[in-house]
Amino acid sequence: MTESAASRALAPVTLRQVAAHAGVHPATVSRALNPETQQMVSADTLQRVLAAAQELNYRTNTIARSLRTQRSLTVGVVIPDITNPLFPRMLRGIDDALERVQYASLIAYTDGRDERLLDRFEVLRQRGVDGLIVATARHADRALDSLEASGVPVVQINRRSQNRAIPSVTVDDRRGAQIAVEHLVELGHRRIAHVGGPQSHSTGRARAAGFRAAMRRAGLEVPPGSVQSGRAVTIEEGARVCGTVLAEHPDVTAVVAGNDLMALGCYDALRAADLRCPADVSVVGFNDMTFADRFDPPLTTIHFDHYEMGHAAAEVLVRRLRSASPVPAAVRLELDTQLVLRASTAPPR
Amino acid sequence: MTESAASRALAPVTLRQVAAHAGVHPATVSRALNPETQQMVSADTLQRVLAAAQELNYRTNTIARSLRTQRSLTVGVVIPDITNPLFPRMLRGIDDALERVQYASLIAYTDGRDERLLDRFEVLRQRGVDGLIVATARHADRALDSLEASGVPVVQINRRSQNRAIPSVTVDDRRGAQIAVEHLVELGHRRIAHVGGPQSHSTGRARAAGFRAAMRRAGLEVPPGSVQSGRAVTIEEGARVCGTVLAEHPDVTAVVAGNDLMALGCYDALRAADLRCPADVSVVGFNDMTFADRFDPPLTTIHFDHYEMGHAAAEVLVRRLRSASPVPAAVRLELDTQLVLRASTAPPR
DNA sequence: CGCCTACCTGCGAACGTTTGCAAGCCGGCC
DNA sequence: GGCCGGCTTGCAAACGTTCGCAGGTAGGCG
Repeated sequence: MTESAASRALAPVTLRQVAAHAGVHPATVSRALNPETQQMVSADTLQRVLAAAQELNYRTNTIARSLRTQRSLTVGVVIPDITNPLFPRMLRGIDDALERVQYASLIAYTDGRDERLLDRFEVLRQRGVDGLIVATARHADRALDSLEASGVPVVQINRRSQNRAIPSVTVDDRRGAQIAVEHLVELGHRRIAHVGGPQSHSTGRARAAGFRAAMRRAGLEVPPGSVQSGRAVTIEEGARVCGTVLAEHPDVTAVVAGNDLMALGCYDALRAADLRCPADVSVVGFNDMTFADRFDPPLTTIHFDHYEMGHAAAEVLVRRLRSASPVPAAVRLELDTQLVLRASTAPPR
Repeated sequence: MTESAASRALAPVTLRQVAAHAGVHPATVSRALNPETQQMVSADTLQRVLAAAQELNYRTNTIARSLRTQRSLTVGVVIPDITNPLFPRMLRGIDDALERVQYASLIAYTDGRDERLLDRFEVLRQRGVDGLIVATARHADRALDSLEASGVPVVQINRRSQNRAIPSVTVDDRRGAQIAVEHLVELGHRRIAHVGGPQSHSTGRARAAGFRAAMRRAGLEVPPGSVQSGRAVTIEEGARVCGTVLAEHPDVTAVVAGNDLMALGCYDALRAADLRCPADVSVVGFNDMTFADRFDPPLTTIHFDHYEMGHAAAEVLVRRLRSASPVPAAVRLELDTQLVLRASTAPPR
């Protein structure tokens, strides 16, 4: 072993070397190793090539292949912030789906700063991503439109813009919020508030709409100020908005939060107002994020399958990447939700 | 706009096109755009090239560059499971450090199944990663040794193997466990147990060692069976091991858990034994993972900076990748720990 | 026995960069 | 005025694949 081999990475085996070893042309090796073209080569040489490749421990150089084929088998995943416990499972679902078809993912973070999207997109594009999964959609998302216009296939996940041409995998937010309200109504609550997320997000909108619809259906009033929305889906905003709502409507006995993080903020606001949950005020979250069952009190929330959401989105994207047809019918998947009963809700006093 | 342009990604601008536009040779454009070689080209043509690149909105094709330079500016990150709330912040620290130097990361999951490491490594290698950050090290890790032997620079994070030649960024686990014990002793506890992680992990070992050392220093006994270790760092294993410990030593008034997940398991075991935390038994965790402050009770735990750990590991790796010297002195960074006082610890009855 | 076809393989260019080498040009110095 | 050296640029080969094209061989059929 030479010194350089010991200290530096030993050069990987190339197609050419396998070809020499098997006594054939590199192109033949390429064909033999690619399932798509394998039937072009005779059984005899196929064996020889396979044996040679095995013996030399050949691995195809993805970079060279990508350059030649103009496809990187890589997709970009744009999320606001991996710290939000919603995303790890989603990412895992994405990667598992991608792994099955030899794709990989490159993650980019926007930190909720939407202007970062186009910036991060540029570097993803430079790295040759074949498509994009975007979890940062806003209702009127010009950036998303321009992505789509640039010709890179996009799939939206969790949230979606009003541009119906862009496929999306979301949950039935409207229905989820309805279920939350129905649960509270069933417990006997009548003065219910909504501490919602930003109305620039499809989730914030749909959940607020669902809340209103369910209240109406239950014959309950929604006085002004009992439905408010935060500027972000964070604990802090949940606390702030919940505080305002409580100030304006001290008589509410239950609140439907925009998501679990905001529900935690509600916990804080209630504590600050010397109210107990669920004894004085019930709280319902949305998402059933990791550890929702461990909070104090354990959070009653609207559950959906984060992993499945990621998995489905990745599958939609891959299908889109592989289909020759330029414009497949835009898919808009909506995952089911279900109520998870824990200890943050109880009958009103 | 032609139909194909509308339906497919419009072909990105190439170096050649910029060259034509600026009236120079492609090589000159390459030199002008690369900071390393920029001083080779005259101020005059530099301006022309820059203008042309700007005008055409040129982006360098990373794949082509990688093929030519044999460096992908990509590193692999191998973690057991992104669902463990320890990792998101760590990943973020890694990516932020990488982003500053134009690197990107590719994530791989082992799910604690160590045999997956080499398998996933193969695909990372195929994708041309320049180096690896590995969070799955075991005490005697043959796989890790073989990675290092294959010539791909590796940095260990969070855990480390006994192979001192491989750089690592970990926490001072020993000291952390000591601090935990000291805190409990100060509260007045004397019968303290340790519900530890696997002894095949450096973290499990060092924390157990720190526990023993601190007990000895405090003049306290460590009867057999009061220090046990689980097969994995999970809630379930925490519950199981804590159950056994409690059965053998019903008189313990405090337990130091191997990490926060195991601490949650301890909560479960205590509840199952009709014991209250901290009234009957105090619990200290390790890691201060997300939401540790939200548990019931809020978890007293040993804190360290997950983000910083990722950041530091990425910097070590990048430095290693950029240095020409084949074997830089192996760095073994150890981050500081500190006690975060919450509500899971209290004086013994 | 000859021709056509089908099957297999080789050839070489191309994907978009980077980089060693050489050439051209200009200025300065003897 | 000639030569030398430095600065700037162009040339062309490479990085490791894939793929259109063509050629060669063998087999079948008339």
